[in-house]
Amino acid sequence: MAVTISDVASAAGVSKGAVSLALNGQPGVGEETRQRILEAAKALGWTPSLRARGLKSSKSYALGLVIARNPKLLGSDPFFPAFIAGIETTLAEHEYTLVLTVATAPGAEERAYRKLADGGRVDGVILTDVRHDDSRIGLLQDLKLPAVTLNRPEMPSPFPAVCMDDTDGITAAVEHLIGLGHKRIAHIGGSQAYIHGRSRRHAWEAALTKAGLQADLFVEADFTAPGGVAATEQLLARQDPPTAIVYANDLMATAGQSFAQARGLNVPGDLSITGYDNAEFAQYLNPPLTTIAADPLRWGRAAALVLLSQLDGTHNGEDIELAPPQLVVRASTGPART
Amino acid sequence: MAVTISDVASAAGVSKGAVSLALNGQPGVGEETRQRILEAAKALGWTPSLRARGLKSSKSYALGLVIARNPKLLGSDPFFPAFIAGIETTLAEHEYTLVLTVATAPGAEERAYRKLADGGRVDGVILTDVRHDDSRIGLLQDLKLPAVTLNRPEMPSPFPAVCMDDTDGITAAVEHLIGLGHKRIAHIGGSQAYIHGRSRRHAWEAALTKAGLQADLFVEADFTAPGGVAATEQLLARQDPPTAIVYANDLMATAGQSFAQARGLNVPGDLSITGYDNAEFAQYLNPPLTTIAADPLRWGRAAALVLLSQLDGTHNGEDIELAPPQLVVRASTGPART
DNA sequence: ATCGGCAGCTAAACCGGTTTAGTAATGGAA
DNA sequence: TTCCATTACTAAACCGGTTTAGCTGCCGAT
Repeated sequence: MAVTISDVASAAGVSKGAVSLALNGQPGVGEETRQRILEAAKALGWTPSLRARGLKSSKSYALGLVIARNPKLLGSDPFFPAFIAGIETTLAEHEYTLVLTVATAPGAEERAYRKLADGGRVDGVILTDVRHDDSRIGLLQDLKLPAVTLNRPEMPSPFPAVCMDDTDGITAAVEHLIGLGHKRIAHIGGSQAYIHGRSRRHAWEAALTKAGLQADLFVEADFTAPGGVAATEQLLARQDPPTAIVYANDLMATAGQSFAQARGLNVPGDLSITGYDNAEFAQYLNPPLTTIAADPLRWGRAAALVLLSQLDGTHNGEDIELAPPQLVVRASTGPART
Repeated sequence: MAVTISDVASAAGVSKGAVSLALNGQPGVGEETRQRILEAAKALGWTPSLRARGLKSSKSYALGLVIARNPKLLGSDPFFPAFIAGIETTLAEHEYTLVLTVATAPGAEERAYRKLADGGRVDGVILTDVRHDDSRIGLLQDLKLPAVTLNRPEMPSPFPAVCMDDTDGITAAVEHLIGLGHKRIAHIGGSQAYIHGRSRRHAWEAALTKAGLQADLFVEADFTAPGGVAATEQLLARQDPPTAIVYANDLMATAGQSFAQARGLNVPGDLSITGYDNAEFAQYLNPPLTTIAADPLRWGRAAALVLLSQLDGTHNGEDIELAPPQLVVRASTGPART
């Protein structure tokens, strides 16, 4: 970046101001001069420094994303890569980049948001994995950092939300199982600290209640494979074990299915299983996993778009509602044993 | 960021320069004054603007990572999340952040690097998935963007490399299979455009040759699940099908294993299978997958460290060699059928 | 008594852009 | 012919830091 606006200015025989006007398509320079300036800029290979531009405009031209997850778990989560790719499809068309932070240690999350806010590293952040009583929304207000949340928090939040309702998918899964004759349908949920952990549980409960079945087979797990195994073991040890289990994600479902098979159970003969996420590997299991396919790419794209429009003041303040995830029926679900 | 250095200066009754000196621990201010300034800064909640600081120092305090992969595939790849988490563990201790770009469309990759270089958005980049005749290393030299590569490119490269040799792991896998009595050991490789696709193939070849076996059962695939299925089908259709297949990653191994089982083959009774990556789901397959465990977290940490030391001029120019990946034996490999 | 040197601080230049105020030239209307 | 408006441009201020040059007051050495 040795070449600056002054170099271009003197090369074109004009002042710095004229170069700036020409570059940004502002009126104030003649068409002929504008062309001469643009050619000089091209010849010198000049691109304006974002730092200098941002200094004047108080913008950083970057969005932030903080992921607070165990890296080991993250590696099997199909959500974030696709979500991030979605963000990128939006940013590719806007002079913005994404600053990503992975916060593993406890307390690292808040530090991460502060780090992004402090020097003005980002102009806004996208909040994923919203929790029940999420301290981040207060924090971000303190830091005066604009944000978008994935789904609407249960607490009051000044930030627009981009929503994808997971209720429908879980409802469809439960109804699918009921249609197959299952009466004892369990749910192994993710952490209930997350609002998506809760909403999936509530959807499962509601669907069972609506069908006149009891919603008593719930175990809270943590979205990890070992957690899924432990929860599955706990359910299968009951006197009245379930004939079907609705898992809150594919990783737990995979681990649970494997565990049940190792116990000598046939899937789906003895136990039907559903997941959530439609991970790439899910269709290559034995049997292939019935699961719920969200569209994280679209979610990321929409979230970035809303945040950007929020930043330039063109957002109308309303939440966005995206098309809900769909049930994908494969071979891990079958008729209930009679 | 309404509060600036001038506010702090007037609050402490000193000049801007004194505040700067005090903040950065430079000599030139008395101890008493320094304390007064720091207190004023704390009271006002002032943190210096990175933009302004960077304008003077010509630094952005950010590193870049461009991932050129299909998002769908990315979602099942355990490498990048852990690798990124590793980068973060280093950056957390150094006033740097990570700018991530996912380039999906062809041609988007070069645009991504240009976008990072142009406005001076990052001070350096980490190059992953190095290819055989990688155009990026020339590009980065043109852009004058410092870099670190993962493993040493086959072509001349001015950038330091952080290496993790995948040879040992593959060799160990092949020797493990030979020890189990296998004679016909195939390899389903990733794209040979990648140097890690090539090195894995060469390691497989070398191990077989060393044992006096023929290395004729190779199929090039693309690291994807459908690709793994197609390659597996091709191998199993041969007149002399393999009794063991060494896959270049877990996703292809998973898909291949599932395909073989659907064909009625017993794993490992009829066919032994090994993967690469040690994805979280790999141990929850049926049977659990024998695979090769790398340490992407450590790799990311080391890569970021080398790049940072390169940026501040303290790097000695030598490549770093990390501990090689290890074979993890599980139940997808067993004695050869006789 | 005078001078040199140093500690402690301020003023101002500087980084590379954007933006505002101001100037010169041109054209049209009165 | 005079005056005003408009166009095309320049000079300079500005963003918020860092850094250099310079100033002041005090000390010890000559």
